[in-house]
Amino acid sequence: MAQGQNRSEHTHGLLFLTDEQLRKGIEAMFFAYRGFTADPDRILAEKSYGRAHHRALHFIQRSPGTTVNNLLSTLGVTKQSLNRVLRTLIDDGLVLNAVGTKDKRERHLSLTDAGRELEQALSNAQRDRMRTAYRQAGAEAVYGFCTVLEAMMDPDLKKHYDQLISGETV
Amino acid sequence: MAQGQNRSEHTHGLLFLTDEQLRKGIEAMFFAYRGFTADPDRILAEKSYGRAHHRALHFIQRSPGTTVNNLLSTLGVTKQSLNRVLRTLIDDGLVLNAVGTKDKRERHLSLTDAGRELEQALSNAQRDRMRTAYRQAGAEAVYGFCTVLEAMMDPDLKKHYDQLISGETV
DNA sequence: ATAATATGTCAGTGTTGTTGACATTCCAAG
DNA sequence: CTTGGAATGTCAACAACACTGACATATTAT
Repeated sequence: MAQGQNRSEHTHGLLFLTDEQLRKGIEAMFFAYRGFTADPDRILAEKSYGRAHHRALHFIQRSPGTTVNNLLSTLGVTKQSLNRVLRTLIDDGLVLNAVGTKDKRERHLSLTDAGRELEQALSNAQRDRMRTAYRQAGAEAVYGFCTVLEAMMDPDLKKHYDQLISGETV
Repeated sequence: MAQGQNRSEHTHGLLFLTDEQLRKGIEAMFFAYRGFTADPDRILAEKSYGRAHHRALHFIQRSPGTTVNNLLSTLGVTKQSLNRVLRTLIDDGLVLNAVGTKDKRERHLSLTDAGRELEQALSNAQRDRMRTAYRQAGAEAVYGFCTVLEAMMDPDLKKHYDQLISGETV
């Protein structure tokens, strides 16, 4: 076999990619995402919540005081779908729903102590796996990992991502 | 602020990772996975199929002649769930269901021409995005990407992944 | 013969997404 | 001040896709 035929390499500045290499990445995404959600899923199952609840808790924790509309566009679901989830979280005392001070139509969402507690438990489980994977792979791999993921996002979703990330190291 | 406080670095051979760095990875996974499935989802919606159909087509294409049991453990769903999907694919003439030659209890699954056609359309859409992301990120990033994803998988799922990947460059 | 395996199927349930319709509340423009 | 539109909440119906449990049927292994 010819050298480099099955390897990534630069040809005229362009990465040479076989279908098999791309398939490998596709399958890696599939299997890795399962691992990515496995640990929180176990905790959620105990409390009879689902992934949708986790996502809501996560992004409310991330942007306390965010509005429903904002959360809707971040999560990319319909308001009816989100409302069902928020309803249970509010009724269960995990999320606070405060009428806006400036614009009283808006509702500002935040976590209660109980909400923070559950969110922490879920996040810790997910971060533990992430940390292990990162350490196993090394710093350079982590950098590449994030770079490819960012390049894979839809531009609209990337805006939300950038917005969340930008507030980090202020 | 102290130098390197917010950066990945090696400390006594261990990667130093802040919660924010880990959160960034978690959010990157979330948003990237949405992009990852967006293109096939559009094609599937036209034919009133779902992601479950895509996954079945993908892994049957990947391992032609595979058995139902094998596919079940790869996908990690119940046989009832898989059966619903396979039933429609077989009835629609996309998948063949052949009685085993050695063991007649087994059913060997493969794609028909029509099945291959749809699987190709789905794969092409997904690979196009993957290829663009890979080229944008560069070869080193791609290597890191795969390394982290592999480290994130559950050991049981990783076996399936390794098995699929190993047959690639034979 | 009997047990185990591989598959298929029926019925019921739950989560999470969708559309469509409609009410309420509030801001802003005329 | 009225009217239009925006933000939110809620009701109902529906679909995809996962689950459990139970049961039937072939086939193979013991």
